[in-house]
Amino acid sequence: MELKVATLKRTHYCGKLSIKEEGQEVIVCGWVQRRRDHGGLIFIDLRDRSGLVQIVFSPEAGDMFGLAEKIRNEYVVAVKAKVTPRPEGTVNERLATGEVELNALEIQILNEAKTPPFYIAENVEVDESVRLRYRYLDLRRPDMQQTFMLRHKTAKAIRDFLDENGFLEIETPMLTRSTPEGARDYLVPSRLHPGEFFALPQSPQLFKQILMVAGMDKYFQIVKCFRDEDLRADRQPEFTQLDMEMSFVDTDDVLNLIENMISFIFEKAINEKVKTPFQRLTYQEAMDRYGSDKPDLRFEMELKSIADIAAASQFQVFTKVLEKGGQVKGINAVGCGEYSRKDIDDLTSFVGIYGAKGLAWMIITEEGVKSPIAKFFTEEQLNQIVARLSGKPGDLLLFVGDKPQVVADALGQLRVHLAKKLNLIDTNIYKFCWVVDFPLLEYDEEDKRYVAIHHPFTAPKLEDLELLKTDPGKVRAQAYDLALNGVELGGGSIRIHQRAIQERMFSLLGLEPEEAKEKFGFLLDAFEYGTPPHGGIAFGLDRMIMLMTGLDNIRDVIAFPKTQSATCMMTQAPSPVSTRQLKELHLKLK
RNA sequence: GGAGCUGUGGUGUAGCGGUUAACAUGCCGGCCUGUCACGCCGGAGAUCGCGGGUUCGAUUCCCGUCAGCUCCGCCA
Repeated sequence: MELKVATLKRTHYCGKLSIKEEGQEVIVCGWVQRRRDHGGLIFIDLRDRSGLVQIVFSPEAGDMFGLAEKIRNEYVVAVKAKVTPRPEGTVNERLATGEVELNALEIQILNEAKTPPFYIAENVEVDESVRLRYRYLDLRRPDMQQTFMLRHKTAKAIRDFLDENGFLEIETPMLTRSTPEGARDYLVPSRLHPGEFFALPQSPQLFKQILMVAGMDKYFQIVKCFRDEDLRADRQPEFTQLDMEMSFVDTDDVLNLIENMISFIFEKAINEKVKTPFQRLTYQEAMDRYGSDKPDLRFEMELKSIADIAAASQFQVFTKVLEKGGQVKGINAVGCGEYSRKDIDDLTSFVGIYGAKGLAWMIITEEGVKSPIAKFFTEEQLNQIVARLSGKPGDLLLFVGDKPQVVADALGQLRVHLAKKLNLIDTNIYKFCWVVDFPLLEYDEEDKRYVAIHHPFTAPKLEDLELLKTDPGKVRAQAYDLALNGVELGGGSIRIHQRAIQERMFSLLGLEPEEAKEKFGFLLDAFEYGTPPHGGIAFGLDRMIMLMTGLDNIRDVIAFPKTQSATCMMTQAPSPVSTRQLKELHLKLK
């Protein structure tokens, strides 16, 4: 075996060479994209993260020509060469460096490479499990490299902006205590404390609040968070958050700052001018009009209630739902009057996913409404319904009657589903919106208690404070979410900063004072030593990058993501450990 | 915990109750001095994810299982 030593030191990146370097001797290093061997003349496209450049070897080169003949894809080479303009008629306009080529003077093969399992190029169609197993090759592909350059730029823009605005980046522990509420924790057994465990943070929530008590005033952190829950296209067990907290602020202060930050980031990272201020919707309005607390505002198709009309009809499915406190709402699938029975059946099974027991429909024709349920409505009622949904001949009206949550989910999702199918979405625009005035609490039927919608540290709206005693479900929170194109980008709140109110919140959530003290005593204690009013927000950085790149899953913007079953295809983690390790950790497996 | 989709040379696909399992690309060898998805000629490469069943015969049909993906539940 020979030891390969690079004696050629890189002077230029491949993709940066141009006619400006004409006549210069340069040294480039990189991976062989492709070799085109014409027998008497060999071309090699050399790639590094900046791009490609063509290198020419002619037979006069002697030994070096022999070396060039041995070269295969993905070999790592260093080449000393002279930058020359390409001969007339051989300029490649599709290549950034296509005006020039490198005439090789010396080549060193720094490493050979096995034939990769897939071709290293943009838009290669390969099964994702193969890509993940050979992630180092996948990441070598130019589109992946672009993504991570953009990700870097974004993180830098965030740091630049927040630094400019007086924020300090402060690290919080990765080994911390398990929190009783919320997602499942990833646990880390303690060797020094038998039977005890650390938890990886689901978010640095409590630490950042305590940093406010500590007088840090403005904090941020780009930080990994962990949640041991099932995965989705936009959810990984280990993900990156932009976490922020500020003292002496109210909701408007936070929202204004974030709007400025977002426009700064989008401008720097993708040169996108974002319009501010962002539209603001109350939670109630978002649910009523879009059936979602993260509405996609790139298209209309709003949900309309027809409860008043349905209540007076003979259609018992709807009247019964309404008697039980449910809703009846509909959307207008404009121009879908031609849908077949099968098309509508497909839509029906689609809403079934979200718990809707059926999907009522009406097709508007020149002659009137065509629908299996038309007979339960008077002519007048049908006209009212059509008017309510701004229906025109050729439109298809779709209705769901059910519990409010089911109606919102089913129609909210159907709305997006149809918009994609009908191409109603302009994928080149970024539609941000704030959703505010979330309810503070939600009644959990299973546990027979209230649970916090955001988290237990969120402050109630002052004007709803009295309701905490009488009707907790009605209390609104000083909480806000930022939605972008139908995706939840981030969320935050003004926090509780007084011990008494925090204790009352815990007791509302069914936490015994003893338990509250045990789990959150350090926070309650801290609150007694001069805690400023404060609030903050956290963003999913991976999701933000996903939306900026226009990708449709979060794995493509994470260097080493997990599969849906939360494993790593490259390292084969998780894996069993030795009995010795287990013993040290005082663990016994069943 | 549940539903759906996918699984065939390295990669991407085709196929069919009985085939020598097809095509493209990649790979290997030969030829080739202006290509850039180079071209031409030749060659190697697949226990059709795994297990079971039905059948004279299964890559094909059925059941189970595993893996990947999408979704529901879950994700303060």
